[in-house]
Amino acid sequence: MAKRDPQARRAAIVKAAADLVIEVGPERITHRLVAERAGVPLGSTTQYFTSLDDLRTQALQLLAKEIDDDLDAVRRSLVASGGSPALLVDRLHEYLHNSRNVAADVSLMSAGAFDSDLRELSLRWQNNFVEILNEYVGHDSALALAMLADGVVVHTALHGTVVSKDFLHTLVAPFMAQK
Amino acid sequence: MAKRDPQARRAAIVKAAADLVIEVGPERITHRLVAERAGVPLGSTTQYFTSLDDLRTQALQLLAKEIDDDLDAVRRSLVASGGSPALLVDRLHEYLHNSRNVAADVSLMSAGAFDSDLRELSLRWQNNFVEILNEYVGHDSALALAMLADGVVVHTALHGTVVSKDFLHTLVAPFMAQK
Amino acid sequence: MAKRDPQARRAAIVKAAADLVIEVGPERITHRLVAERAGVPLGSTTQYFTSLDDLRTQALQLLAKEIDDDLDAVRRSLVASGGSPALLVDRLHEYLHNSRNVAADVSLMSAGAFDSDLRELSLRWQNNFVEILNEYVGHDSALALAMLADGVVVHTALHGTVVSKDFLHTLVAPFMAQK
Amino acid sequence: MAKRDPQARRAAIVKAAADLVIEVGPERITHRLVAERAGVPLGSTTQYFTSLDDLRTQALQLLAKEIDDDLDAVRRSLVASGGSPALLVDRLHEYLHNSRNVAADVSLMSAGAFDSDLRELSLRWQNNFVEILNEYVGHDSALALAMLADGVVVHTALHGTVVSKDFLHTLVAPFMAQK
DNA sequence: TATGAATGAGTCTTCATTCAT
DNA sequence: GATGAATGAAGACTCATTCAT
Repeated sequence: MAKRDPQARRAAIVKAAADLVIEVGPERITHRLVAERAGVPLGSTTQYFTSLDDLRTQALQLLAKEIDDDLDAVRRSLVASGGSPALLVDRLHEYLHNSRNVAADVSLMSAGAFDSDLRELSLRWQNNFVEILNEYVGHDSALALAMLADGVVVHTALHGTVVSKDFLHTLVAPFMAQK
Repeated sequence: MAKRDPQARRAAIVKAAADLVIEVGPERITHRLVAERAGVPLGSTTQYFTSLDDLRTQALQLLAKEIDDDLDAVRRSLVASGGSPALLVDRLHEYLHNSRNVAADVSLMSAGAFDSDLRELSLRWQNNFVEILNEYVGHDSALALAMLADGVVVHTALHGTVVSKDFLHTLVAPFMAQK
Repeated sequence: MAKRDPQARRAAIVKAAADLVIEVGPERITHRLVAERAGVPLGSTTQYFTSLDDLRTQALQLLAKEIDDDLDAVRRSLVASGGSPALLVDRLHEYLHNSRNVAADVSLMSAGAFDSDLRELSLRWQNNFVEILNEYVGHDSALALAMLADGVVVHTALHGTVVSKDFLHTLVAPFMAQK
Repeated sequence: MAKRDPQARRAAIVKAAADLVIEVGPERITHRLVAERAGVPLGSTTQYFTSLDDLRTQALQLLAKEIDDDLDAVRRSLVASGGSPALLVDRLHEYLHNSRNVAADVSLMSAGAFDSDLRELSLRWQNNFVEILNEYVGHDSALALAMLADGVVVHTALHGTVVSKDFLHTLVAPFMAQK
């Protein structure tokens, strides 16, 4: 791990913490676990973060950011297609196949559910999703789609399998009638 | 607490653990916390359970059972009404207003998401829900409604507010076209 | 160390902590040091005390109590003699020869000097001393004698030797003119 | 802080350390605390001192020197007045009102009490005081006055208030009968 | 020379778990 | 069977100290 490069080291630690959050859940990370995963000495994990809570929060922020980026792809896709349901289904399907996304979503959900300080963070992707969809469908439909997405993500996380595109279409179609 | 009634004492401990799971999350309970809440000596919390994990699992099982019972009311309601969407919306609305239900659902989700041993438990209510609905709508619609319910529950947990009945109707209607 | 006798064990820990306070100073005790000295496992030193600060405070309280007891002997001595300076000198001399007393006094002083929560504790013996003397001399003289005593104690602690009885008499005499 | 003046930087660090010793006690200073207070980078606090102990010792030496300087004023005052008790009382009163002096004295006392390496340092002001007074009163009286001064200082530190000049006079007078 | 990144020893503290009573 | 004392493993966190840059 890049010595004498605080920027990189710090990022590596946050990355390792995020990976672990996804694997074992936000509540189960420890400094030792993160240090080992990041390949840095224990002391480094306390050097850059005021507390484990702080480190956890930053890990969750990284995950939220990754989701944001993925969502941006959805946005661009929708813009390019003029809001086609098929395109949304494609993107959603793709999104669900990335298990990191799914686990990240669930991590943010459960973190936000029991820690009000993290609530805003865990609502970010929903809000963004609603905002994006609002360009093409009414607000209620946008919200409905966001909730649907949440439900599908949870389902995916718990079942470990992704539903079919056809099924996704069934899900999404009723709320994608043009504005 | 019921000094000479092991059965009752055991139940009181599981109840206390379940309450705490809902409040602080499944990962944050401790023997001491549970003992204090249940009003029993520390030793009692280890007497009846092989480990803290065991106690947590039983607490989650209690929560799952409570949800089952609530779901049974939904079932009866649907049976009585012959599968009316309005009735489902009413029940759902009621369900969401019970914050214990919402927190219990989320607890089960996050527990199941990171512990495969608990996955079955956290899928139980969905499966039951699907089964119930399957009497009135096709399987896909039933699954869609279950996912929708999950999404609404998560939304409720994170926002701390319940959506309107009207909105719930918008959500549910497309999938409640008679079989 | 008496197993299964919390009272005794707790007392043994406080005693060990007090001994160490005297040896290394109030700021340098650690749980490990105390555990080793008391001959108990590390966990026992945290079992009975909410924090190291708590343990330190209780150790200082023990020392203060010991001094109180010694002071009581002085009181009885003065009462018996009707407030004779010679008797006071004798007792003071004796007191100073007990290096535990001296070190305890200094520990209380330095603890109180930098921690306002402990100030009252470190003033206790002075207040008691003044109260005792006030039976025989005016308040100003009593206070003067108390300050003198403090000064002699500090001197003894730093020099490691006790001044002569004659010198003590020189010190004390001017303030022992009968009330 | 004086980037290109090692001499000044070193002095600034010792000064900051001395200030902190007075505030939190000799045992509670850290490199980080001192660096922040002095406005210098962490590395500077280890650059000029072989260890934290070394830095602490130098801080205490600075405090001792400050007291020496104050004592010199007392000396000059006594010389000018030919050893008048009133003058000594005035100076003592002044000295006690300077809370830095009081805290410095107490710091030196408690440092010396538990670290024999520092004992000489903490005895310096007493020895000087005795030497000064010895010009005007016998050795025993000088020593008595020094002890009295110590006692008053401790009293001041713990009570946070300074006794009246009148009381100081009562204290000092018996030992200021001309040689 | 000056700096602050890096490290790991050591601290306090919590707590699951065991087990004597 | 019931209790809470006992223990030690493990965790978060601090910081003196070293040393690359």
